[in-house]
Amino acid sequence: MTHLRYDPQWVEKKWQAIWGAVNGFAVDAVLDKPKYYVLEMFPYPSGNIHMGHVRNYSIGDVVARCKRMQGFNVLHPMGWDAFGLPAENAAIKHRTHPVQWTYANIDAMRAQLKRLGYSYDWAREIATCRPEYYRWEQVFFLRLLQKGLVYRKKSSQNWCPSCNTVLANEQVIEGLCWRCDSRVEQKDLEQWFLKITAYGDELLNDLSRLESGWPARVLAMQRNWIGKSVGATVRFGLVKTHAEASAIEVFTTRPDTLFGVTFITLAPEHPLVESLIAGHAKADVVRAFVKRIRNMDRIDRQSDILEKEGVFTGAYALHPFTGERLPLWLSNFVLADYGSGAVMGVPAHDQRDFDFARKYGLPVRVVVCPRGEAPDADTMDSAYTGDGHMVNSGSFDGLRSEDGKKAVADALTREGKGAADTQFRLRDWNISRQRYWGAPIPVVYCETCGHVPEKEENLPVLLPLDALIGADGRSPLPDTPSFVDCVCPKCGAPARRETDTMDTFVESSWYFARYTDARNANAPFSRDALNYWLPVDQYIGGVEHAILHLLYSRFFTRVLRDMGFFPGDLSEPFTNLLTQGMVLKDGFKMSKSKGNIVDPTEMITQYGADAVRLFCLFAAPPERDFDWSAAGIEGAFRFLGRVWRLFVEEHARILPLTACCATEGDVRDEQAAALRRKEHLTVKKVGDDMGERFQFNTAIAAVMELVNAMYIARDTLTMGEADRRIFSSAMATVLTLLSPITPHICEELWERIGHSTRIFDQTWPVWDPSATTRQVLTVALQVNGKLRGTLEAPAGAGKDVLEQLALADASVKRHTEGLTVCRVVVVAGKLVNVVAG
RNA sequence: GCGAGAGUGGCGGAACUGGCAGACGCACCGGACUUAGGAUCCGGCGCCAAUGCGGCAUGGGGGUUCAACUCCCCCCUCUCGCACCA
Repeated sequence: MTHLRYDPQWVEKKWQAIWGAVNGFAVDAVLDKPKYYVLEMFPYPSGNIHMGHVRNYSIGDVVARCKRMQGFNVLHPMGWDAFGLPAENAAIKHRTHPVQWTYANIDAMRAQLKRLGYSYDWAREIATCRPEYYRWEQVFFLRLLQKGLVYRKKSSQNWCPSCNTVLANEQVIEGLCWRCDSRVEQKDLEQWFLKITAYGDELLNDLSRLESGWPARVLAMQRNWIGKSVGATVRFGLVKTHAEASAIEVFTTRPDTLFGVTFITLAPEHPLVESLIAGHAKADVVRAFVKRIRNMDRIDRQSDILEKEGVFTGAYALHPFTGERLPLWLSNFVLADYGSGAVMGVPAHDQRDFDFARKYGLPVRVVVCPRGEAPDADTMDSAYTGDGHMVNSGSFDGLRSEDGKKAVADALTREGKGAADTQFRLRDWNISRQRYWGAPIPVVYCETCGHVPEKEENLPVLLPLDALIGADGRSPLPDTPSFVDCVCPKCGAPARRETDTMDTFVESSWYFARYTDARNANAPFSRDALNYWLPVDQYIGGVEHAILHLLYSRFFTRVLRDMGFFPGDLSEPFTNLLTQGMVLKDGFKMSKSKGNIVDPTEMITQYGADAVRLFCLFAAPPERDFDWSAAGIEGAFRFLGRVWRLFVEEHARILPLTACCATEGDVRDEQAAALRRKEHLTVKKVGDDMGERFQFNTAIAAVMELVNAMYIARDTLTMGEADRRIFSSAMATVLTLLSPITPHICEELWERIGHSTRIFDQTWPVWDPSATTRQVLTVALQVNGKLRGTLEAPAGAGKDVLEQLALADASVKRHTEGLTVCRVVVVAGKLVNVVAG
């Protein structure tokens, strides 16, 4: 027999060739079995697979292979999130074209994935930069435009000076660009927006339906991001007559504190500022303040240590109920882009307002009392922000906060001075990017007709591949006449094509649906395929996408549903979400600058893909970070060698059996019974851990235990025909259970055992409870809850018998000496606790 | 500050519904086989005490219970996310 030593290079090359020759992991075309759609977040084709990818895809592959063996028709696809800025940067750096760089990277990374033996249906591979893909996105865009869910708006936008493009709010992390960490600037631009806020309520409310399948952390982050606040809008009439407005609006979550308002504060950017200060003696002071605050760095301005400061405008507003004059201030802690950009100052019941009032000597008025005692406005040293009952609030006195909120809002509505209202933190999604390497936005600009949608039959609007990116990194599209020059779809006059491209997050918002029918040339997907495959049963990826990608995908799913592309009952794209932890090295995230990168390819070359996969899954539970260690991968490799050796050394006695096929009749002695018992218990544990709980580390540990038991059994069994059946069954079980994790070695040994089928096509073994029962059980003996010994007792022994045996035990006797036994707790088959005092 | 999660041997981690804490692996120590071993196999391995008995241990403190890593209350530490959102 060849290859007595475990040589992963040889084994893996052999099996990858076999799988590759026939697209060995194609999905069953007949859609009659129950389906299971497992998806890993597709990679950006940067050129290299890193260890984080390996962990992500290894988890997905185990789930895919395991579910397939358990009888599901499994969809397990892979593709490339191929548009994006790195391609442009690389093109400039290497004097190539993004399209060449991208496709070369895809080829390289696909080869790396194939070396890892993942069971993807490669016939469904997609790359979002292909016209066959993005043309459907352009169709969606036009339909969204029709529905009024896309619109153009000029406003202050996040601008990354390094990427030369705008960014969505979600893409600004602590004031920095999500990609390149440059400081984000503000720039007034007219851009295309997707109306994600129209789905704010639904996106928020439906999170509760994901509670059983998504990590609480991700749900919390999404809730936080959407940021719904319920309260009321209040209109304060302006004292002076101003040309632009007669009232100023504020939003509050605490209408019950309306009578505690002692001032109004506006953001420096508030549009009414100039008209409010017109004619005011100190108008210049106010203008200087506005200028200073507006020029502050965005990060500094949002810093939590920033001192609250403000300036009085000289103008007053009127309280809607009392008619009291309230001074109008500007301050640096009011955000222009939330609510109406103005807040009512209630110092007694809001800490910021309190700090502000104390600093500038503004009055403090208590209007909500915690049970019984009223805080003293003069001596209180912080705001009382809790609930209570209303005081000093006219006819509302005595109402509890909850009722007060509603009563005040109702009164505002009655008197036309406001209404109950809801605010979201979520902003509409700016999808315009001033970049080249993205999907063109299918709109043209006509002098007479304005912005006109391209006709659907003219799609795709192709991204020109002959455009060259200049050294300055700016998009070449505006300077590419073949792209820009076109005719107006409406009037036929010469027109200019939109040169902004779409945010690449648009592509990743619907790719999971394209996989269901990836080669469809007539439609983005067929209804039958969607009905069968969606939603994704298990989605796996990094937590860094908790807001951006997952929120956009949830939004897109609803939009496509409401436009009739998706089934009407489909709202959530991903039923279950697993966010895997990071792979660290020496306690830190792997990075070029730290120089602590472990290259998967090197590890595969040294230990084989099976060992790399095994270690990634064994080192820690999937959600947790784990530290890559040289010793750890050695250990994984050693275990596979141990399995290999067990097979090779016992080869002559191993029969071509399948898992769990030895029977009760094959059991000759206790050694054989023990091995068979271990085998079936392992099948039970691995099935639960791998298929239900996704605890691969404990599943692997269980298989290791079975292998250890087999090493003992081969010396204790007499290895007659019956024993061989027991032993061979256990061997088949080891290989079958391990095959989703380390498929190459398992296929090889399966074949060497004498099977002509693939282990990939084996059905998951079924454990037999009767094989796991024991005649004699070990029972723990406790005295007052402390372990004092163990006892071998017949399995059927009753409580009385166990109690008698326990009390007769020498160790128990010793520890109860001089004490009175007052109670004996017996847990059948497990433990006896003698309570004595 | 708000939200989520974590805290168990030298290390990664087990213990799923309260029932023998430390499975499995790494590291380490000892032995076997060897010209050799960084291969392989066997054994040991929480801490204190040690001949045995035993005592102490799951971040700290309380509580419930016959029994607590697990449930309840208080506190500490760490990680991640959000953060002047009115």
